[in-house]
Amino acid sequence: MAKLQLEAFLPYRLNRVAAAVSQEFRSVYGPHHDLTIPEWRVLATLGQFEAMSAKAIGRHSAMHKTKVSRAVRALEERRWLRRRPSEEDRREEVLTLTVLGVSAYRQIIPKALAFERRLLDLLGPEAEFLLEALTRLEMMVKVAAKASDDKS
Amino acid sequence: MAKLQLEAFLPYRLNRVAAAVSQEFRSVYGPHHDLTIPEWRVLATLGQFEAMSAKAIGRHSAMHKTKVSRAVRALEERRWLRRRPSEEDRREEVLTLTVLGVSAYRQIIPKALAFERRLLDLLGPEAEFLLEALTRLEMMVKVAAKASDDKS
DNA sequence: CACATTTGGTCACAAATGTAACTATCCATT
DNA sequence: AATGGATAGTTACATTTGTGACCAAATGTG
Repeated sequence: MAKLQLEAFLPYRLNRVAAAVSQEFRSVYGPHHDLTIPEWRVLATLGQFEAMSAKAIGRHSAMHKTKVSRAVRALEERRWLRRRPSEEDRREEVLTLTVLGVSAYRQIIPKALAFERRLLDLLGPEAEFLLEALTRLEMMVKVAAKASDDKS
Repeated sequence: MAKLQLEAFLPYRLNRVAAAVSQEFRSVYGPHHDLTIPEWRVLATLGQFEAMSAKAIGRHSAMHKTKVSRAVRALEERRWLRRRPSEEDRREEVLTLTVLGVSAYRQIIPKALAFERRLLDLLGPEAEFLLEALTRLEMMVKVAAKASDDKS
């Protein structure tokens, strides 16, 4: 009977690794700042792009819009970000980090980079292949799913 | 000011790719069988190992024990698996797939393998590096987190 | 200009997940 | 054998996440 080695199955492997990395990464910024993952993503996105709408954050970081909405509110209540109505389109709000938010961002970024550097160093030269492969993987998943679905 | 390119940041990349792959993979078995991810994992684990305790399934597939408990009950109600008390240890139950469960497993496995094969083919020879890197990554995450935590 | 349709964002509700407490059993020590 | 600590599994509860309805503003169409 045909069997599947689950522990060697790519989707399963990816999930395990991603969860483990996220989990450990959270232990880098979590204890000091008590941020959830969605909050961290909003912070990181705004830190990188300075001003952005909630919609754009969601698109860029692949988060559901309610998730973004909640993270934004949480950060706002913490006074880490501010919103102001957009001039061009009054449905949307322009989000920016406050001084407090920028300061938190500045504290976390070096830790995040150090964590990543450590991972990449431990991986060695293969790291480049990994990053390459992840990029290609993401681009082709949808194609692969459609194709194997057609065949069934 | 130091910035982080979120879209190039390893933990973030892993999450996006893993989510995308899981999502697309679900479209392979979901429409035909209406399984949740935890249910699929229990099914796949039992299909591979024939008989196993809930605890062992959780350990092997990295799922929380309540998640396993619920998936097991769902599959039991669907008559896809059966439980019987263990002889050696009466706290645990031995889980096995029923004929119905095996039949579903047999239907899904080829699709799963085809999906994976397609991904690996599209990746080409690099695929091996990816699998290698994932393995190493999983082994060393905890070390990397601890180390970068010490430094902070 | 009206009208329908789309879009950014929020909210109420439902589903999924984690946490902690609990039961029953096992095992070690006395 | 009796007691105390660990372990498998379930359940109740809290937290997180997704879904669908909704509002207000934008855009498109006649």
